[in-house]
Amino acid sequence: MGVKFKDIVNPESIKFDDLKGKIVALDAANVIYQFLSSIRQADGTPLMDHNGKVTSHFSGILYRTTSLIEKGIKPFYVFDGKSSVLKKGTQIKRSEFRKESHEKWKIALDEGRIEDARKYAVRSSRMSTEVVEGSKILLELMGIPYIQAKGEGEAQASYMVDKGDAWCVGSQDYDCILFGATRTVKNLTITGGRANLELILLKNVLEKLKINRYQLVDLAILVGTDFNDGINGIGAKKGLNLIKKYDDVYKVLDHLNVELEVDPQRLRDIFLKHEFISDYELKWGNPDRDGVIEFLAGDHDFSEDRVVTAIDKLYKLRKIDNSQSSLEKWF
DNA sequence: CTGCGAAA
DNA sequence: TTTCGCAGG
Repeated sequence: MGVKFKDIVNPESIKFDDLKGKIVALDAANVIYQFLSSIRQADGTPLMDHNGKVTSHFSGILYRTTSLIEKGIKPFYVFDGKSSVLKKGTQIKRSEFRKESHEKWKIALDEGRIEDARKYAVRSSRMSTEVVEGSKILLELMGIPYIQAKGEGEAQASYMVDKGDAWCVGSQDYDCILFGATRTVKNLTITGGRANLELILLKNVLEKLKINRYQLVDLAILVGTDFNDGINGIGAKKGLNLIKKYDDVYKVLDHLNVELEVDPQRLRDIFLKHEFISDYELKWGNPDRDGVIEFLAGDHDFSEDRVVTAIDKLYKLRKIDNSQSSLEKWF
């Protein structure tokens, strides 16, 4: 989801090595949603424990976070707080889409159409409160910090990058650049062999498009965001030309003689005047080895061997300097 | 998505 | 040793 800027941004290809020693603010909603979508069986059934509770996200968090740390990257997660009332429309649409997809999934399963089943199952992925709370428990046990944002997690993460407390935001969405993230890295999820990491520098985007950040936000408003529908028939490219020609969203709307359902100023405020917390502390603590094993293997039916292998990777690094109470020395 | 054993 | 395919929970 998010703003559709794919056609106008100019990502730079980078490698994991370029992120060595860097602090990365992971957009928790985005990352966990990817786990819920992709960590499934062929027919779309997610991983579940004996109580029928979904555990796909635990698998993702355990292996991905561990692998990032092995690469010398310091990740932390940023969770969404309360979202703007303007997001309601998007949320309702998504909820309906998930519901429809869930029904199509069941039908496809009944009819034995496995590929369709998986497709619809992925679309029915939902990040429940339970998923969020479970994720926080696991992160805490792993000694990985997380921040609870007041509003949009992307906004908080972007603020932290802008401030210099994180080097980049890790997200698949382009919304971060609207929130002012100077650096966004896409595809941080695929930690496999030939990863296709993309670095999006806000500065480069603005230079290439020859507009300023306020105009970039206005452009997003024209194209459509999670908080408004945008104008029919206006995509990133047409919108860009209009913003360049008429300067701002109000003048473009005047010229086209159309109105948005929301005052653009309210939308601008979401991206430019968002709330954030600044009294956070990023501390990579000691992984609670037994705690992780008990939580994943004991409570959620993970293979103990696999959990031990993963958590020992974290643990092994800590043993290099036992006197250190945090993971700071690791990097 | 990632890990792991089987096959190449 | 590297790649592949499927299970994981």
